[in-house]
Amino acid sequence: MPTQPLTALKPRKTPSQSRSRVTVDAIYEATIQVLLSRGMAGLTTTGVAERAGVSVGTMYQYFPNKQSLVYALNERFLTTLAERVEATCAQMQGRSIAEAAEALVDTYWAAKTERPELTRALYRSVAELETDALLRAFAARVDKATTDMFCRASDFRSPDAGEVNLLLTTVIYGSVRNAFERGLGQEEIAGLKSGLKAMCRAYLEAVGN
Amino acid sequence: MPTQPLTALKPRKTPSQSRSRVTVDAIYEATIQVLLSRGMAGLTTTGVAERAGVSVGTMYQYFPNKQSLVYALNERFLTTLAERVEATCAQMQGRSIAEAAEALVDTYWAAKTERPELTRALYRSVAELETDALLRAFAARVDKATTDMFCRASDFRSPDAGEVNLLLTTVIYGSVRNAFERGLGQEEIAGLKSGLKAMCRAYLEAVGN
Amino acid sequence: MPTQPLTALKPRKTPSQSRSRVTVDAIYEATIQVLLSRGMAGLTTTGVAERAGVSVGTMYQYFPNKQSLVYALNERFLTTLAERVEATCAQMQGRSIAEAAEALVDTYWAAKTERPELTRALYRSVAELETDALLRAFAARVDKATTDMFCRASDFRSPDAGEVNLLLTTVIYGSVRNAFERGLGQEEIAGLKSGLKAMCRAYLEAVGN
Amino acid sequence: MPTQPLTALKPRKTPSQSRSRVTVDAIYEATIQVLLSRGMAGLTTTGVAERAGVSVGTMYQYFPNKQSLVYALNERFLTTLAERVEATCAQMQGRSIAEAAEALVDTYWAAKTERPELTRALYRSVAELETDALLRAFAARVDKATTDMFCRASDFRSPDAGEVNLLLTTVIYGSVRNAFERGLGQEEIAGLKSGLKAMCRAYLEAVGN
DNA sequence: AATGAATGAGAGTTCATTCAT
DNA sequence: CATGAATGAACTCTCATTCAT
Repeated sequence: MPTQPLTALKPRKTPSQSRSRVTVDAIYEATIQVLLSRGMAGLTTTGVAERAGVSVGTMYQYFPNKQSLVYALNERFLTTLAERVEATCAQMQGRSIAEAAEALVDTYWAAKTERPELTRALYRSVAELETDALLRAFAARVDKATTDMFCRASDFRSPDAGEVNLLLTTVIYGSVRNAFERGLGQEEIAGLKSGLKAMCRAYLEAVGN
Repeated sequence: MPTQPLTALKPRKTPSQSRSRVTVDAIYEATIQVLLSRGMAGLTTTGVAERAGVSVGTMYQYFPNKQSLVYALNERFLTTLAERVEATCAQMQGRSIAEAAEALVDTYWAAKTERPELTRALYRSVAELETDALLRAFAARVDKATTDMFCRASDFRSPDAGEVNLLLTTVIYGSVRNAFERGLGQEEIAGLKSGLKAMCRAYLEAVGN
Repeated sequence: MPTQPLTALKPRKTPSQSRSRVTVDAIYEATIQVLLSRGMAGLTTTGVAERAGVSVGTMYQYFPNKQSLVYALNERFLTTLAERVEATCAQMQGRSIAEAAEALVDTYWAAKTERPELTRALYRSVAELETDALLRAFAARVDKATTDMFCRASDFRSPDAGEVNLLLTTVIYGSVRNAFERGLGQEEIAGLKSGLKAMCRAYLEAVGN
Repeated sequence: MPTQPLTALKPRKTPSQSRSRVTVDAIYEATIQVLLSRGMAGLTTTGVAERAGVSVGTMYQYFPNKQSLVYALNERFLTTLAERVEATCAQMQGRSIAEAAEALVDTYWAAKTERPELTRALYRSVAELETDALLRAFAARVDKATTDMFCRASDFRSPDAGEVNLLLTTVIYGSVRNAFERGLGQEEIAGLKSGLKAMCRAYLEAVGN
């Protein structure tokens, strides 16, 4: 898989005029629609343009290639997610680690659950993209926020904040994803979520926090 | 995403003759090679046939279409994985839940780590396939085994084995996948694995097992 | 190749105002720049407009279509070339045919060599254009001048001036072009030029001039 | 203009089977037809395939891209031309330089005039191709043959055969091309040809051959 | 008069699949 | 049975040209 230069995935022009803004938003939304209705394999440039009500040419003025469409979607989604996590982290400053962890579970879960179909589609879309860099950047950003939160927790005394952070975030993010992949009902989801929190709590108590 | 009839993904004939067996195996291996070297997008039928040293026509004798190649790969991999998990479950009969959980972590982790690149490739390949049914079948099979194991654990007293099982397996499988997605070093992986075990243990103790 | 009406290749308006003149000149120059840097295939209307620092719309005010850009370039170049040849012809009135021929070699060669890259680019551009009419007009104009010059040469006694003219000009123009197509060094070029002159002289002497 | 690797212009497979041979020949001929009827700009891959009576896919099995079609045409033509020149050179061994030069004029002229429209089309096609290498190779090959011929001429005494060769070939090849570009009648062509020969003869006599 | 966003026909190219040999 | 040449629908992307602002 040849690695593409990142620039090739970035939108071509930042829409400053209002007309452009509308166009770009329409394309974003159309990409989501097509992704949901026809899946990643059925996502064609003409299909997206048609759904967006613009010509292919117009679309290509804002997105240099097909990949950039999905890339932009992921970028948007991840940015929002990161902001939410950061907000939670800021809010949880000085609380106990357990409380912080539980809040993280809630925030992450909520963000992913808001548009479950989109979440699922994006999870899948990632597989075909050169999104490694994007994901890594996102992970770094979020890790920084959560590590900070854990460090400044009222009861923090672990020698290595990074280790705690890695464990908790891996378990939380991974569990959320896996929960998504099983087709679970409301009740099961609720049980899973509280179970996950309980696990985090129990672990932190056990290691002395 | 139009759902395809499952039969279209199954190999066309079960190779009984030894020559066929060799051919099919070559195709399997070639699919893996191409998947690893060129990624899912670079996986072409002619490419696989070439690598396998057979003609496209011959390949189509055994695999009805392109998807079936990757489908078969996943099926093989998941079957092996299921067998391993079942073996572990059988072996852990009568031990404590915590021990069982830890053994599950070890088995699952080991299976996924054996050919990390292939694991990664298959994780990704799933996104583009109609593998939901396959995955569900795998999940059901494995869940049965683990639930059984937990039920018959020496210290089992939870009213709902399914709930415990869902939580533990979701956390374990999810964490492993997430660990895979971060590019971690040996040391971090080791820490993560023992941390995951500790979490399971702590949780089980906390809920009275 | 459908023949286009010649009018479609002419600049739309003769720029009388000074601002327009500047704009048109900028476009001319930009066309050259792009032609040299990206070749005929890389010559796009937006590319030229950008380089010229004007909008596509403005460009289309002065040039009705893409072809007209290159057409105009050729026209300019050929006009200048014709003027130079005419000047030489005027200057050589009354001299011997051999001297006239040599002067023609010098003038033509110098004109083509002044901006060799541009010459090369224009030679190539012609292939893709409906420039036959333009070239014919140029040829007629120049032939008239040179035929005149030969007719009025001090030692002219050939029965058919047109024939002599056709031979000499064909050989001269053709040789210059061919010399351009081989990638020759300074020394070879000098040798070629003096050789060409010698040929003309020898021929004229041999036929009695 | 980025230089392309030469390999990209070479036919993909050498047709060994007779069916393939027919196909490839049909494509060659179709390329010529389209080139003549619609010009270089009107040469499309689908157009050629259609004219050849094959599918685009088939065409792409033998020619890796559009350029390679025209490239192959030029290659064929130039090879034939080179062979003819070489044959003439072999035949003219030991004759006088003047006779050799005249024979060269005849051969070259005849080869170019055989299919005048094709010659014209190929002259033009060259402009848009990365044929520099091809042309250089052809020039080197032909120059070698003609230089040899001149060296071994019965009356050869010039100190530098290369110089004589360069002059004569440049004048001959250039004149032929220029003659092609003017739309000349039979009579003028005949006059031009004999004039060109006379020039060569006169020159050689003048310099002592 | 100038702008440049929008257009969309149409280009080149790929590749899963078939079927005559 | 095996082969691999042939197919052609479908895809991505370009760019000359227009016209509302």
